[in-house]
Amino acid sequence: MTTLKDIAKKAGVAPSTVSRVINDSSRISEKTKTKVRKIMEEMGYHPNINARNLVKQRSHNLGLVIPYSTEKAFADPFYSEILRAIGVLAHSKGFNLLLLTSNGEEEEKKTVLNAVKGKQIDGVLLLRAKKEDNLINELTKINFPFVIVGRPEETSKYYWVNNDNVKASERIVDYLIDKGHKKIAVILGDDNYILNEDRLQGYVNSFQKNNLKIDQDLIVQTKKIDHNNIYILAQKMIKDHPEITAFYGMSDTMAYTIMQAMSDMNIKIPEDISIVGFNNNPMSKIVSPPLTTVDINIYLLGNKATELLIAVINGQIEKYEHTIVPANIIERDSCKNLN
Amino acid sequence: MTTLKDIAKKAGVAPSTVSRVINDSSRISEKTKTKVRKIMEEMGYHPNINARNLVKQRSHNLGLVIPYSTEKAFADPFYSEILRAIGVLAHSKGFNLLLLTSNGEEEEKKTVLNAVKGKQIDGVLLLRAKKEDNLINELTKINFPFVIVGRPEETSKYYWVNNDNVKASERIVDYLIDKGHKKIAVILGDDNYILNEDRLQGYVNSFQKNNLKIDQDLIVQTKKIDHNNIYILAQKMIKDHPEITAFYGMSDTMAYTIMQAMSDMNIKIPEDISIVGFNNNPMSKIVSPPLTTVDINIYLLGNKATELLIAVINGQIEKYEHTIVPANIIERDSCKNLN
DNA sequence: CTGAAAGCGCTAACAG
DNA sequence: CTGTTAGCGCTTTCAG
Repeated sequence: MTTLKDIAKKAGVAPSTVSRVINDSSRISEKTKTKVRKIMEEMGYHPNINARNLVKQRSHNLGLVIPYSTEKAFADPFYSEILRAIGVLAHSKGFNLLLLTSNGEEEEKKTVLNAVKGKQIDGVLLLRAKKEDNLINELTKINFPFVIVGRPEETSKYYWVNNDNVKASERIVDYLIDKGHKKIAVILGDDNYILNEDRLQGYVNSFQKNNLKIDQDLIVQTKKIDHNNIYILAQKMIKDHPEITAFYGMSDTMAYTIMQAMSDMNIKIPEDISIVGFNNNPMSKIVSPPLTTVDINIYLLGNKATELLIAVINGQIEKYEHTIVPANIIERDSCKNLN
Repeated sequence: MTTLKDIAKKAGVAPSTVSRVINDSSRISEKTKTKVRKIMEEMGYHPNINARNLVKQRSHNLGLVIPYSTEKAFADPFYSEILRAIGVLAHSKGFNLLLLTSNGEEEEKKTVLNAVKGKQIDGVLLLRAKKEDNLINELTKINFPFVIVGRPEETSKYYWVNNDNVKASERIVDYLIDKGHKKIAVILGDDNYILNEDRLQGYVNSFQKNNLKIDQDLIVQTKKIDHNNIYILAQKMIKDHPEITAFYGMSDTMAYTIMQAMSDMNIKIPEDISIVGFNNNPMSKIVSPPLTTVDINIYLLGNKATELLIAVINGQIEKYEHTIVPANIIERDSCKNLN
């Protein structure tokens, strides 16, 4: 393994000079630079990043925290898409991504704090926003840069980037109501995730604004958002409440499952029942019928979050900031006009 | 920042002792261990990983090389799923994942070699197998551990894990032929990727075995595998060759696009045309009609690859090895029996 | 079972 | 514009 010292020796200069060449210091003559660079090239030199990180106390890595039921997490195209956005931006700014996986709350905290205190990462991107998040408390305590993708409970205490879930949700429900739907079933995930709370809020807002009565029986919240459970749930709901004219799924993947559950009961979409989703997965334009949904601009979300994090790391931001990424309704063919 | 020395001082022991406690050396008395551990806990100590890596010359990170058109890469659920598998196994063995993103061949090489020679990663997982791969040449030259997910051109010179693409492809074509199909159109991606070559080979094998004539016009290879291009291509093929009775898409996502292209021309699946895919994406059971495809066991693929890589890193493997992960046909409702 | 000391490869004053 | 030197925080001989 050839080191900086070897280069220095071969070039007949001091180690510090080589170091300066590596960092392209302006205080080194072009002549020495080219000479040293040539030798580095010849000897196939690459700086040892651990050594550099050790002294600089900076790693140029971003830690990525993905919900710990990785099992489920990656099943949703949301994560692929946001990873892509994050990857592209991080890379353009000279950062690599360290995926911090885990199998539970405690372990997640441990993994992340190890990387943080071990100076393996310069900042953390939290791809989820939940209540009573121990991790963000710890991170805050030690004043470590992190950005939440989603809305934290206390909105003024953190850096975060989010969709306007409440308003977007309100608008998609408005859309259904405009089409004459009054009995709209909604299936939500774990209410410990703020996203579900916000989207439900939008639903409620829309109903109130339109002077419609909310039927609590049509609002179902479940921690188990896997295919099978949602499938059963959807079928049970329609059986128990044949008055339902539309389903609102908290995500497109959930909507697909609902679609299948209906089809299998010979309930036609959109003739017999209307369905809307949320997220605008790439697949949603391909399923049949193509799904009306909310485009939450995942790419922009990841992009902005990463940009913000890097700015925070570089100390370019003074006070807590957040960005709301716009969402818009994508109208396709999964809803019927009842009017 | 509290360091190992601080702990040593507070505990009244030598730094080396603390280090041994951290690494749970058997040569330290339980008594000192508990004493030191207690103090570490109290002071919120976490070892500096860069320092450790520097002296150990080992990082416990695996480098993940994803095809550089990240743009496309992440669009395919294949990557989510394999990332999940890799994440789970890596984590269980105490490794983290460093995502190495880039925007082109040269840059990819640079990024990876920097991480490698910079001792930031202990091994590399290549999530693609292509011909004339400069990167694997470099890695081989410096004898750095890496595992290819896919089949390299020279099968006996590397560690790799793959599906039996040739045979699986042959079987899915057999399946179509058994159902009476003789004019089977196939759309393939870039022939620089060995996977496409192998799957085409399977197609050819099946035709030959069944004494059927191969019509070159029905085999289309394209570097542009985005939705729009495939859509246009599929429609053009069926227009030019109305004798086609089945489409074989090189991946499920491609098959979805073909399905849509057909639907939009009012060609019914499977009544008018049969379609098969490859990969068995989670979505394939939900699209309509549910897609007949080949399950390539992505999870196992990622799992085995990671396991192999870690074994190689740990020097537990002596000579080049490879694993073939089995694939099996998932029969659903996208094919018609012509007999 | 524990301690002393050298050093991993790099950067950053400080000096010149 | 360049060199000298002292660490960054840890592990690892080698002694004892």
